[in-house]
Amino acid sequence: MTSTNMRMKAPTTADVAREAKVSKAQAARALGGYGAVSEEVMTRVQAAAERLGYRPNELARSMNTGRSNTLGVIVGDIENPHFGLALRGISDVAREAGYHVILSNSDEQVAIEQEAVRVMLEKRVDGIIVAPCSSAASHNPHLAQVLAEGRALTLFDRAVYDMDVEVIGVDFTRTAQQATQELLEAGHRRIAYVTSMNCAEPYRSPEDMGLTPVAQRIAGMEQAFRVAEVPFAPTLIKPNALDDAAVARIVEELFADAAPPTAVIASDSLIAQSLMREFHLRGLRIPQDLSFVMYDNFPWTEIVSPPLSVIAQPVYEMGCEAARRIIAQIRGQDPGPMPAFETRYIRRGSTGPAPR
Amino acid sequence: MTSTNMRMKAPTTADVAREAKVSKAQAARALGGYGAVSEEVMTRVQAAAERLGYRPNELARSMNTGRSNTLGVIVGDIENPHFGLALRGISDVAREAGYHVILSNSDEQVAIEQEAVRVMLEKRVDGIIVAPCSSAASHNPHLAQVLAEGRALTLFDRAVYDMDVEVIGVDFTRTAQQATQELLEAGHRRIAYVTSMNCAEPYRSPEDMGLTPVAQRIAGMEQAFRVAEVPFAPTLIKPNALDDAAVARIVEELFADAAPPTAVIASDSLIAQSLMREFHLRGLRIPQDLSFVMYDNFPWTEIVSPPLSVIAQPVYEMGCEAARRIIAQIRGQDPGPMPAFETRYIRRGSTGPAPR
DNA sequence: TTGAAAGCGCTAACAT
DNA sequence: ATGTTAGCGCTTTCAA
Repeated sequence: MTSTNMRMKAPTTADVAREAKVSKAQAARALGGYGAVSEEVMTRVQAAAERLGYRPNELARSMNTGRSNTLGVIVGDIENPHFGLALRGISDVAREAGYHVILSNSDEQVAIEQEAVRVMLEKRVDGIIVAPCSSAASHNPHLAQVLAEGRALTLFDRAVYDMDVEVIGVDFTRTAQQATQELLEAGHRRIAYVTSMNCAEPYRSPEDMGLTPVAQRIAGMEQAFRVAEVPFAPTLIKPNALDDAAVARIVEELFADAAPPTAVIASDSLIAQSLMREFHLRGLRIPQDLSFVMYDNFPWTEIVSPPLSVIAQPVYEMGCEAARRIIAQIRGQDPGPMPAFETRYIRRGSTGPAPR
Repeated sequence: MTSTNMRMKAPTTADVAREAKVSKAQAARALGGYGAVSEEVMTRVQAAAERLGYRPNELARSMNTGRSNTLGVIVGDIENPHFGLALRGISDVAREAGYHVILSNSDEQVAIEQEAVRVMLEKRVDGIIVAPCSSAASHNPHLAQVLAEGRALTLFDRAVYDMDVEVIGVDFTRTAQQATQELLEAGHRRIAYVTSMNCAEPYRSPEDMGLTPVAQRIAGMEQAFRVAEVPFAPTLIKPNALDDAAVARIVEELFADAAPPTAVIASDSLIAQSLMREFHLRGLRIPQDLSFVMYDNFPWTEIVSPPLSVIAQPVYEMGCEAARRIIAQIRGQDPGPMPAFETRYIRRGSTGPAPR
């Protein structure tokens, strides 16, 4: 900043070239780190660049290389620590590899997701990582478009019906079954599952849920019921828990029933918090009156009282892997085999025997 | 996608122009929505674009307009819900205004922050919102650089010494004083404050903390002590609580003392969780043995037991305002007066009378 | 209203 | 190793 010229425009390779008394091309080579440059010229150019306060224009660079070194990430809700953690993994790996991250929030709305994809494509991102909206029904031409335009695509958490792309996710079936089995063994017969997934109500069968983790979770539950030879009640599967009001309505429905649930499973931490507030309002004690399980093992679940039984998944590592794989894909390298992400059920104080 | 050509390259304005039988310039005008275009030509061009699956190249566009319609956001830790919420506010407003968000995580390290700024400047972002690293000492040439290159800059949460830029933040002094006063009135005499801020130990005076919220919080505490005419112990101010290990060390120090604290205030939710785990390990009951207050009012603080007394700040709204103001700044509009963000102390179950 | 042509700042191909 | 000359896909003069 010592000797910045009064000129308003930022110095370009041409300016540096003039200052260093070399050709524009040679200056560009030195600055861009490509081609052959003599040591002599290299130092002269660097000194000139320093003097002028030159800063490369990534836009111009991207324009003729075709690569922007940018990843687009579209998540349902940045506010949700689940995505916060995933994002952290993605951005750590991306930064390490020299990629930048453009972020978009879909609010779980397909229209916004589509718009975000469009914008990212126009910005010429090299690849997009998306946690697609959890609407089971719709097809996804906007995602197909990403591939059609030769950009890399990786799905996070959720697969979609109509395409064959890599998905970073875990298989919840086994762990969901295990958790349910433990609840069944503790005498629970009516176990509810509350999810934010958009879905026509009432829920009927896992197919309503598409290829989502939610479907796996329910499938695991059903399996446990089948094994235990206990009839499974689909009416206790409650989708559309999009906000506090929706959760309130769901709890209302659940406990208006002649045979209310004795155990409730929350699909994510936001829903869990909302549910617990409702339970508290109704004076339901955990685990005496109601057993409670939530997905995702966040630190606060250990310090609440009773500490929450949770189903843990390695969200940060999954974020890292998502970034690692899409970057490999972009570079045309082999991403290697997909690691098996482990989920596990951690029994803590929020689950207990069913009330008599 | 019905009639995509086999050509590998994406269609450009030139292709559309040829297809629509107009000049390149005219096609570009129609597509870009600028200049004068007859209705006749407009429809022909749009039809042609549709047929070809044309998609504007934002990079090229940015290159000659100089505006990229992009905001850079640098936060200390995306994983921290505080920033998650702020980010949500920023991205909601940005999207609404047609801006994209590039995200970077500084990990609270100045070197990474500087690198992030450099990269964003090279990407020609229109403005940068940064929650500067909480190192009180250092000057910030990299931030000054942002202004020097004519880009907008807004600080979030923290101000910096050596420059005059807008800061989105709250004044904690009053609320910190109020909370402290209540603790003093409840008989507490030794009140500790634990923060992740980088700072030479031991802490001596608020000046060590620079223009940060941390300084305000401590100043508020000191004020309350002064008013109550109780001597204030600087040794109970504990900076550098960067991770679980650091928190463990701090708790160790705090309770190795002959006169341990009877109340502890956590600077953020991550530290709070870490602290509570340590307290639990030591068998310290809250609030019987120890009163506890944390900054930020997150939903889970209501459902832990006892529910936590917190100091609330409108993080989401602050994120929105940060985006709103920097966009106004970019557009050369008047951002209007800075709203007064309110903080308040919410007394819940984690605070009580000091143990005898 | 339209078109031709000149850039934006860089990389890439081709000389030398 | 260096210089010359084209572009990349768009916006922007400047004429017509």
